[in-house]
Amino acid sequence: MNLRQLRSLTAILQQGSFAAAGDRIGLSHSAISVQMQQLETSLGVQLFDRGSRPARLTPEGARVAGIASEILQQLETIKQIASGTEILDSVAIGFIPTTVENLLPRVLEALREAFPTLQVRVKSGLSGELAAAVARRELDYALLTAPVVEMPELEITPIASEPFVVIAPRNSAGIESDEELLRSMPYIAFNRRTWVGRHIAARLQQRGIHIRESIEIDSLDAIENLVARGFGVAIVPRRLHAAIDREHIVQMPFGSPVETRQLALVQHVSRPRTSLDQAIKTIFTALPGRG
Amino acid sequence: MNLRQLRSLTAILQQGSFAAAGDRIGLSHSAISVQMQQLETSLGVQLFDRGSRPARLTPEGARVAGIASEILQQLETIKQIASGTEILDSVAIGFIPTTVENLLPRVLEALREAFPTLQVRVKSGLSGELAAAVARRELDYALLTAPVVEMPELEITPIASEPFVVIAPRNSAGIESDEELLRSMPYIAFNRRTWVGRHIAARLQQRGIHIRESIEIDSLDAIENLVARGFGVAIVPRRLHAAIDREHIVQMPFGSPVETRQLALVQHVSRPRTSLDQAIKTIFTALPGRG
DNA sequence: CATGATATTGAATTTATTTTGATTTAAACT
DNA sequence: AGTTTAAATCAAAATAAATTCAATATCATG
Repeated sequence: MNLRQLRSLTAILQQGSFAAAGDRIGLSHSAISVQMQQLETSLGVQLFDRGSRPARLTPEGARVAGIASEILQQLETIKQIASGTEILDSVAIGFIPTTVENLLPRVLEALREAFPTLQVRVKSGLSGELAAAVARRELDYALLTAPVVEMPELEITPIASEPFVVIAPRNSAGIESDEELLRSMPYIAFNRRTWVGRHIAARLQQRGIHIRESIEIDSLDAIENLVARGFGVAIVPRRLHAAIDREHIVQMPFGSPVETRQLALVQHVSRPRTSLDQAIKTIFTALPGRG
Repeated sequence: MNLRQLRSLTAILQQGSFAAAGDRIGLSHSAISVQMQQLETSLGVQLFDRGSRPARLTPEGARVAGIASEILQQLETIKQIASGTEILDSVAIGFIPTTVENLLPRVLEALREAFPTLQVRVKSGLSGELAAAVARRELDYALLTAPVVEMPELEITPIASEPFVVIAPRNSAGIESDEELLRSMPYIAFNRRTWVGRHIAARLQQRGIHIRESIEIDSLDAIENLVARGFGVAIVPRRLHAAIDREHIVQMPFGSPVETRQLALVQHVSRPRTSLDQAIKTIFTALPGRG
């Protein structure tokens, strides 16, 4: 498999025949034919249906051709980087799950306003995974909770600090201390594999609070829902732009001084400093303000 | 520029030196050296800083190397398609702007639940643009309003039908007909370049309703906001999963029978029928039900 | 400033790609 | 049907490219 073959393949996709593709990219018809045979043998799959006179792409062939043209587009990007005339037309951004529901739509909308043609790739995952993906350059940016493993190639911009709150059903109103509240009912835990889950568990242990654990879930929305229905108490970060169901839920700070989690934007140190980069940082740093 | 050069470049990125990269991919040190020189000449840019002994990537070099490794990943995808063991790890989905705020987060969340590692690319644009992108295979799916130009390569699945409603400030309550309501106040128009905007304008003209136009905006949220504050009346699609501000806004159907817009999911006919494809269709077709 | 690791250079060798021209096959036309 | 036209394939020769080898130059470290 090589680039010439892929170039020819996309030319065929666009022009409709081997001959026309050859004319377009300045090769003989047979060169194209040979290339496609080589490609087929190297991949071990039939790319064309030859029982038809302009040979037709098989479904596999069409898909391979589609990816081939994406590759050629990336090649163009490389050339643009080299010539310094780079046009940024896509970004890949990672979000931790707890931010997908509230923060992500705001970011997308703000980006669309500033760069209507921009294509955005979104990946959600735990902070550690996202940080690794940024380091590997699979993602351009990631919004995650701050205490990331030390990685010199990551640049970290703090975005917001979300306090942890103890939430309980309305009928528990009147209880004064967070500790008392936590002991008063079964405890609904957040997935311990996440930073938030571990952090909360550690603090509870440090403070010697033994909770009655009933369930462990990994969705903050689900937790708040259960609390609102009176199933128990929970500790959750008070998320930016997320409205809490004040009708059924009471909340109080967890700990004193109150525990918090830091939301931060990470990017690779070698990211280019373009207007897009500026805009993205502005959008993210403006997030807390709007709420 | 060719694939071997890109392969070597990413090996250097990962291994840290020409020599180590050569060892890793089974080439001599000098082959790597020559390749990188060729790459630099063909691109016309300095990829390495040679004034250092394991030669160091320049910022441009690092970015090119990053894209190179993406290309190699795509090559892997091609091989997987060929061998029939394809692992779908990313999809590109287009959304029209009016669905970004309400439908997109639901889709993302459902996708994450079903495929936690899936990477999603999101593009927003007008229906026509999105349809063209799907036809060009730049997008795998697009959620758009239905009357798309005829394209035989597009497969269209209806998702939902959103009725158009006339909305007005609460204090207009009591007016019986949509026409009367529209004449009673200044009219806030939706961007005429979009299908929705044109459709509404056409129907108004057909029915001989001459409205007092005050402003033209292209955000449905902004329009509803202005109406809630008493600036005028407007015609908008009643969007799936979007709550309307019933405290400040009254609504009534537009036209009789009521005008609607069709939301549809389009995909390329040659998309593979995988479990991911199934899941995506299920997620989209389930959207109306949940509201 | 010596030593070892690292990168470059040029000639020889090996490998790959393209062209040419003859041949086969499918589609279109009469 | 039979003929024409456009497409794709095949095999051999010609061309172009990539890799290795061995020698040389350069940096980094103690």
